[in-house]
Amino acid sequence: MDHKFLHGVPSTAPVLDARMVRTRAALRDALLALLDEKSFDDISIREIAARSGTGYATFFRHYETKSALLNDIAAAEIAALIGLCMPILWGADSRAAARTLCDYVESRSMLWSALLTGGAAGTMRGEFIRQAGLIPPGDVKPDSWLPADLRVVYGVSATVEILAWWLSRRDTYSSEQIAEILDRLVITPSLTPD
Amino acid sequence: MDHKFLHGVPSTAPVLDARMVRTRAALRDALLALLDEKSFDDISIREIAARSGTGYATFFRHYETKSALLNDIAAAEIAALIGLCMPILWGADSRAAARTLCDYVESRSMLWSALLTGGAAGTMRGEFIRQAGLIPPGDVKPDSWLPADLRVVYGVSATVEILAWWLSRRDTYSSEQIAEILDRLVITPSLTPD
Amino acid sequence: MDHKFLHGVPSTAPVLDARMVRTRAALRDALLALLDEKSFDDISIREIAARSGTGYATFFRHYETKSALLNDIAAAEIAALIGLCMPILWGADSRAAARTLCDYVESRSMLWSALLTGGAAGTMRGEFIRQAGLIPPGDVKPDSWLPADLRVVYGVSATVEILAWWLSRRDTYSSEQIAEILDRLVITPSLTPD
Amino acid sequence: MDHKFLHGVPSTAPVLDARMVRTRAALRDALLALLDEKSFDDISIREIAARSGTGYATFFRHYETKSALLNDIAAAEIAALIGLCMPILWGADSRAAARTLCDYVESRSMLWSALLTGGAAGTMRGEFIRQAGLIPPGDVKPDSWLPADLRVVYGVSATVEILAWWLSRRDTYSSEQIAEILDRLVITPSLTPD
DNA sequence: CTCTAATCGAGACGGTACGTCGCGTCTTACG
DNA sequence: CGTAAGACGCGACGTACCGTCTCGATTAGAG
Repeated sequence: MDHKFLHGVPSTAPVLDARMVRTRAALRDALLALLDEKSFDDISIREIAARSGTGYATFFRHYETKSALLNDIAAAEIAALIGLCMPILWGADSRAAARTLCDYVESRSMLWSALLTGGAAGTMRGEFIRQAGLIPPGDVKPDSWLPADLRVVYGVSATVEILAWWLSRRDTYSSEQIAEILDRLVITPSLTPD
Repeated sequence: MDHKFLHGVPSTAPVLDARMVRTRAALRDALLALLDEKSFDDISIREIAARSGTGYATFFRHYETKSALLNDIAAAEIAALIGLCMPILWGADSRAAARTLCDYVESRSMLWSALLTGGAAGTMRGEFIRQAGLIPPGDVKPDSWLPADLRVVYGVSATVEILAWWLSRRDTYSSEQIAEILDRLVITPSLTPD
Repeated sequence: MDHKFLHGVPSTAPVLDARMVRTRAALRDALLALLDEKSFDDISIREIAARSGTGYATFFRHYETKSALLNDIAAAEIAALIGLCMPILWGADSRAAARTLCDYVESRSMLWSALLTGGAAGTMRGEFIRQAGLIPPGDVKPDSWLPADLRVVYGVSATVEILAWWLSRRDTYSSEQIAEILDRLVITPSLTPD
Repeated sequence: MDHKFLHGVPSTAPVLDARMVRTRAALRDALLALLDEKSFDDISIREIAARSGTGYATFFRHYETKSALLNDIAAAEIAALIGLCMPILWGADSRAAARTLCDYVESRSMLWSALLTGGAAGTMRGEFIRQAGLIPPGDVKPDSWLPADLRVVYGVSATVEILAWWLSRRDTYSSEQIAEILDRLVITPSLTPD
């Protein structure tokens, strides 16, 4: 069985063959390169394989789906982002958290542009919601006017939407301006108690 | 040329052949019927044609794309929704506008579930934004902290997101609850002046 | 359903689309051309499609299998051969029948070389046996020392074998010599009564 | 180089490692077991390796081809058969030779069924012809009406054909009946002088 | 009774053909 | 003579098997 260790928690990764590491990296890089050129939906698995210099069938030895590959890329990036912002948010400084988030995205704007554009956004958002849902809920009252799971879905969707809009208008707005918008439009309203 | 009248504004539609009217209605009904069964992406043009009782090639005589057909359906529905809500919103009663919107969606929940689920949501949102962008901007100051086009994109996206979340949890929340959420989370924050 | 009329009796062919006639002819010609170059097993469906100038998927619109295409070619050829030989054989002149058979094969030796060489021979023999089995059994006693179906299988197999051997040694033996061998080795022994 | 001793004459085999002997036996047994279940062509090398309990690559350490493995099995069996029949045939008792042959085949009918059915028959016949061709030609006149190499090809092919037909109709005809058929149909005609 | 090299299992890899599907175009036959 | 049916070229899909290759981990047989 080829996919034995594909879907487990990466931290327990039981010594992957060096070739597999190389191949996966090649696949990831190829997808990112292609995302700079065209939308996710317009990229075929054949193209990714060709670009990565691996065989077509090899793709399926590592990922079940085009989206699965994207997820692999996205998961790490999203985890980094969340790890960066949440501590600040827990410190109750929502504006600083928003600022940190925007700065991070701006510093890797090429990547995030690719990830939030085209058909990739859906997968990204899904992974985003998944990771956000895993965050311990803090001291929010359970029966708030805003259901907890909607808070997550809404927060992620609105954030992603605003970032996508920002990234599509490169160099028009500063990280600071977007952070303010994000804070006033998304974070503060969704944290307001009854 | 076959597609003479496909892409004009429907209001100026220069006398549609009765057969074309019938065929288009059949295609629309077929798509809606299929949307009750499976996601938009999983529906093929061949299926729509077969279900509608028309020939496969006939589809292309009326619509360039599967999305174009969906748009045809969505446009009318969205226009109705906007026509319903905006007057109230201009009357500055945002809560009442939200309530009207939610009631309308609830009254046609099957249709809206189909439209906001699966791959259809993207097309829907696009048409929504298009129509929302056509609304005269009112007396909003141009250099607000919130750029006008982002206000539209954000308002539509957030609304669509919340509605989709609501519709996917049928019978858990009342129209009134969602209206409150919508008002507090989306409308009020985005209308707050500096 | 595409294959509606693929497997019926060709004589009742219910008006085939002119394009289908053209496409099938192209496929048949392509296979024959390729059989001149390499063995049947070494020819891929992709090759046949490419050579014939048709699309790959189009092949399957006409034939379920590579062998089915070969059968289409073989059936007509075999029918002609049987139609030629059997009357003479029923006239009890086995040597003349053998001679007619060998002459016919020699006159189309390129085609028959292709058909009896490589993996094609198996399909050929199958169709040959099928058609030979349909011939009314004549006045042979049912409980002969030689079972009727074995007579058919053996007669065809031995004949095919000898012809294949002959065709692979082009220009070494005359049609007349092979006819004598065929008569003495196959026909006469299998017609000998108890 | 791995294949050092694969293709030499086995009699000179320079001390095979005990492991190699075991592995080859396992491969042979696996193929035979699979031949009881499905046709030779439908058996993949991967299947043979899995069934034999050896690694996939190990197959290629011992045999270049699926057919090569089959040949290995067939060669011994055919040699035994020939060793049994030829002495009797040289004693000019063709009927007894035929009888011996049929009895031997019947006593190992499972094996021979497998060998003469499916795609294996071609390889079998090839090896059969090869070994039969090595037999010293006896006192047959060179310029007989029947060329010597055709006599071999024909004799083997016809015999194989009749045996295959027999084995596919298990328990319908006795070894004695088939021996008579074989004698009258194949051996006697091909030994008749001018 | 070691030690060293052959042999093994496992399976990743680049290829390539398979048969299916949906696309959008273009040809046909029929009413 | 226009229109509905559907054949067509195209190309991606995911699967299977090919034969090659690189790994350790046994495990035999020579010393």
